[in-house]
Amino acid sequence: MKKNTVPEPQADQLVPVDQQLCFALYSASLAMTKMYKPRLDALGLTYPQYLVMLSLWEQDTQTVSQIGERLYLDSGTLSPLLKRLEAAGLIRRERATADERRVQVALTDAGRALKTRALGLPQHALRASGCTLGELTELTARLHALRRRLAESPTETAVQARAA
Amino acid sequence: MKKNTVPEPQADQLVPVDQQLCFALYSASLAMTKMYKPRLDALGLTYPQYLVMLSLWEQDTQTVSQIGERLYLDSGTLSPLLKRLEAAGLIRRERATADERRVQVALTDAGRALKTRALGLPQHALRASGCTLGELTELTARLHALRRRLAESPTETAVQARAA
DNA sequence: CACAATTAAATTGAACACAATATAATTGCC
DNA sequence: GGCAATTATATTGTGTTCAATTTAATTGTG
Repeated sequence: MKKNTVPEPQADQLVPVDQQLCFALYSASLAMTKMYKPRLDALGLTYPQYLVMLSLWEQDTQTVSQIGERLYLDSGTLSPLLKRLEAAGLIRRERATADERRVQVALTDAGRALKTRALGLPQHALRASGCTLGELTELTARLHALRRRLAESPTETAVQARAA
Repeated sequence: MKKNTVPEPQADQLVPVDQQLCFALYSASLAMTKMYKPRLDALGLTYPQYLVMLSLWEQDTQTVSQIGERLYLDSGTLSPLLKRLEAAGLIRRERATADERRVQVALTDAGRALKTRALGLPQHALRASGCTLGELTELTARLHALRRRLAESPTETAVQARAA
């Protein structure tokens, strides 16, 4: 039969966009953010800001780099985002006294208080995903594994450097 | 044993960010885009621009809406992006004569020629993903199914409208 | 101890995403 | 045919992302 067999992608044939993993990932990620939006609007957070708050609710007082390592985001993204969270009164930013290059990010009372209102979001997401808990857990693990392998993929410059 | 059992998310307990599907999806999607970047740089394309070109290589001459429906993007994203592709000489944009509200997007010779240089990307992505072809196909299908369910999830305003 | 190399954040500039709004063309309905 | 509703695209404003650069502080080495 071999009905739904997908051919190995060749360098001489176009793979339809909706058969490409990158696009499925990209569009699913955007759809997820849109699904969250009305609930996050009610909390006054954007989706990346929500991730930062999640990280701080798990562990209060982290440096910008620590948040970045956990969320895979760099200072170019985090610096302006953290300023907005500070302007919203949810966090405080303070230069560390021991090493003044570091900026310690800590929750304010309002930031801690917001946690309560955010606790229902994962359950809502589970329902919206239409997955069982087991499917969701397995998909999450697979996506983390994929992210790790993609991040380890040699860059163009690394390839060129090795050739030189 | 029940070693790796994940508890149903409760409304009174924090779910760690790295156990949440939304974050796995978000970070994997960003990692995928970063993995593509050096190769797309060589073609002079950004990742969303690449998606538009893929769509046009599959079917030349589409309206802005048709591209948007295929890629799940709206005119706010596509209008400026298409202008950049036009400025790069890869596409032409022309108002349809039959219905002047519509804008027909068509490949130029340069746009068609670029296809050849992009054909190797899916194979490269397959290798970088570290998946077998079967795993990649299944993950792609699951992500499309997830996107569909998330997009069907009732919005906050729809919930409010129904209550009224 | 001087000072080059490294590290941590912030800044800059380009390009998305997307909600909300605006503009212009077309359709439906009397 | 007139005109309100709809449709297609563009524009605006806010907030990411990220590469590249900058600034400031710290570390390592002679």
